[in-house]
Amino acid sequence: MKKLSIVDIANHLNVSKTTVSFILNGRAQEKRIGKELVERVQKFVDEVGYKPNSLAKSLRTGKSNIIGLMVEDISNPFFASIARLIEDRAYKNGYKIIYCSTDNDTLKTQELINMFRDRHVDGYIIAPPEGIEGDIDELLKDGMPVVLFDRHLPNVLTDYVEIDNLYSTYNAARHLIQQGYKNIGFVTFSSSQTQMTARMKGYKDALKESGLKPIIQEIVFNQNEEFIIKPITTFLKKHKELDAVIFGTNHVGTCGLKVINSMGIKVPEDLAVVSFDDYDVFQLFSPSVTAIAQPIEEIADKVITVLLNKLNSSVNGKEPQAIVLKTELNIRDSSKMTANVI
Amino acid sequence: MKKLSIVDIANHLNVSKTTVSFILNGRAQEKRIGKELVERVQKFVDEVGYKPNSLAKSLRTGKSNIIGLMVEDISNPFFASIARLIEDRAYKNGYKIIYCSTDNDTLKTQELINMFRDRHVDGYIIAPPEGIEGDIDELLKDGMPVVLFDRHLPNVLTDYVEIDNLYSTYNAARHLIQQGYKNIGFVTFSSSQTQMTARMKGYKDALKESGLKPIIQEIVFNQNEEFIIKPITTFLKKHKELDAVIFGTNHVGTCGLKVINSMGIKVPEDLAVVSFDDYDVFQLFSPSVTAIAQPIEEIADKVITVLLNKLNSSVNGKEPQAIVLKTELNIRDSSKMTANVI
DNA sequence: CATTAGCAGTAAATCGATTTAATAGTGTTA
DNA sequence: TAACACTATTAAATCGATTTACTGCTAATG
Repeated sequence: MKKLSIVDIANHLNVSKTTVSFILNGRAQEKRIGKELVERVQKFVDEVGYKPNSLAKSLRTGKSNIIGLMVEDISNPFFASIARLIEDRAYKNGYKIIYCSTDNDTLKTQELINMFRDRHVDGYIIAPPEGIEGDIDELLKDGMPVVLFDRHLPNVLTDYVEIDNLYSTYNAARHLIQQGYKNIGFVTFSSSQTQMTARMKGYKDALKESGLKPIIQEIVFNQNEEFIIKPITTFLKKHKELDAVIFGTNHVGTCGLKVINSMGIKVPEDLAVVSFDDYDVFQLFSPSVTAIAQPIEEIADKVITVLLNKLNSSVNGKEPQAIVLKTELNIRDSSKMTANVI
Repeated sequence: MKKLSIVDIANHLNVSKTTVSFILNGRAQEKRIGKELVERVQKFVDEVGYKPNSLAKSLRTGKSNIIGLMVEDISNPFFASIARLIEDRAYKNGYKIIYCSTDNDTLKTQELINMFRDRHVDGYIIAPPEGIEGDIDELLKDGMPVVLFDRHLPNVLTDYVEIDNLYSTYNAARHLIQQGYKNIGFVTFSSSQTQMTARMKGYKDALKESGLKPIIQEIVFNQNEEFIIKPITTFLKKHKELDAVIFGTNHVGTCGLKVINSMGIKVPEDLAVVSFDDYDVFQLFSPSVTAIAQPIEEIADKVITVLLNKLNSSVNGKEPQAIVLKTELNIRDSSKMTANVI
């Protein structure tokens, strides 16, 4: 038995498909359709489990009930967790997610945006790479709801959700300084994205404030871990004076720990470590990696809330919101850990 | 300027939309349409960047160029990595992915399958929960291409890709036995899914072979880590005789390490640890967690290859393939690690 | 010379919904 | 009693493509 269409339903009940459509879309009262007819149709529809073809529906209405989610890399635990939470919320509100990874690649992202457009997604959630301003502006000009997250684009006027990056690294550096560390390094991806420049500034500000000299290593963004591990190795070998290091992203942090491990460096005796993002790796790395924890649930929550609001209110005029969330510095030091025996 | 439709193109060039459609679908020769007309149309289409509305196309052709991917949990690093790789391959072949997490929940999965059907996805990639056999059988009956992975359903006749689970744990246990460990535990999710029962059997077989007594802890599947950490804690406290433990999944493994950490147990002196799946956490946990590495690229590769084949060959009669891949036991012992100083 | 074949293309049907504009019947009002 | 409003429903247009089935036209064949 093939799928039933609205025509089949209409024929079987000897009414017009218009009537069926009105009833199914809850416009029976407004269109003053008889109460018993409504019931009769409703009953039959339930009975045969008819579901309108969503493609046809989308074609006619222009709405797809799909949200496009573009992250940097879906296999990165930060983005994977966010995606998972957004997915849940979206499904609960009748939306589906199509996601993709941009690799921070402008060209790839452009193609993906076109693909999403082509698919008529209703809204966009994007962790934007650099150079994508124009394409997003066009989306906005065409009235598409767009929410950025993890970073924003200074010249693009749309809602975004991010964390207080500057304070996060500032605070982390301050913490290290208070602990008495003098030679604090910062290893991060080389990038002019807002979140990265802010993290950099936070670090620099803290060091300047205490009259310490910044020791910085910037790494070209690359998915391939080798290209991250190598420069970190060189950096750590070159700067023997380092007694602490802050990693600017979870990926750099993970690679950094691999280097630290293979060089046999002791944490935190030889080198104190703070990384961005707090997840299993940092929690388990014994004895101690202090981590800057992003409020993942809250980020996902705000992102989807803002987007759903935009989708539901046809009014387009509201001032774009900039939501900035706080991070937490999860301090783990060895004294605590080792005291924790059975 | 709004989007152009095929009618606009046709009008502008004073040809019929049929002609345009034929040309755009590469059927110009077959339909013997004049060479210069073809060029004229092609040129204009390129010029204005016209792209056919994929919804309308899907509605007419019944193909959506979308693949539905159902994993257990997209935020699990194993599934996230697989998803990432599948995504890449799919996009390269002109397919998009809609993904979702099943949470191993039969009801949720049923709903999701319905949603995918409704969206007219062309093919399904599923890590199936228990109890979903009927729904998948129906998909198959309706001629939908379905590829299972990570596990299979014994009574469902369709292609699947998985690893040699039995041998994986057998081999891991053998390795521990050869190292001289006598009291080897196995901690895993309680499940009758094929991959889990096989892992269990591999462990038991190896122990039986050497006349050792199995020490097993099964945990009810739960996303919430607390419900995993608690029983592991109890288990480890109860079985002081344990000198080694194998964790049956990466999630259990990660939680296990958290317990081990907070109990102050030394690895591998007090307790040798082997976990399923090899990723950052296990590589970095110092000094040493031996891990069973799944060939992630190969799994993704096979899955998508099999599915694309099914999508491209209208022939439906082929015998379903069962692809079983080998894992690798990545042995890490402390002697190696500590020798590795600068 | 009627018929067939080949050419170059198109009009119209179709996919399955939503939505606009219309209709037929009844009651009410000026 | 003509005009109007109200009720309950529907025919037809529409979204934007693909695909089937045709149309003239010329040239060739028997």
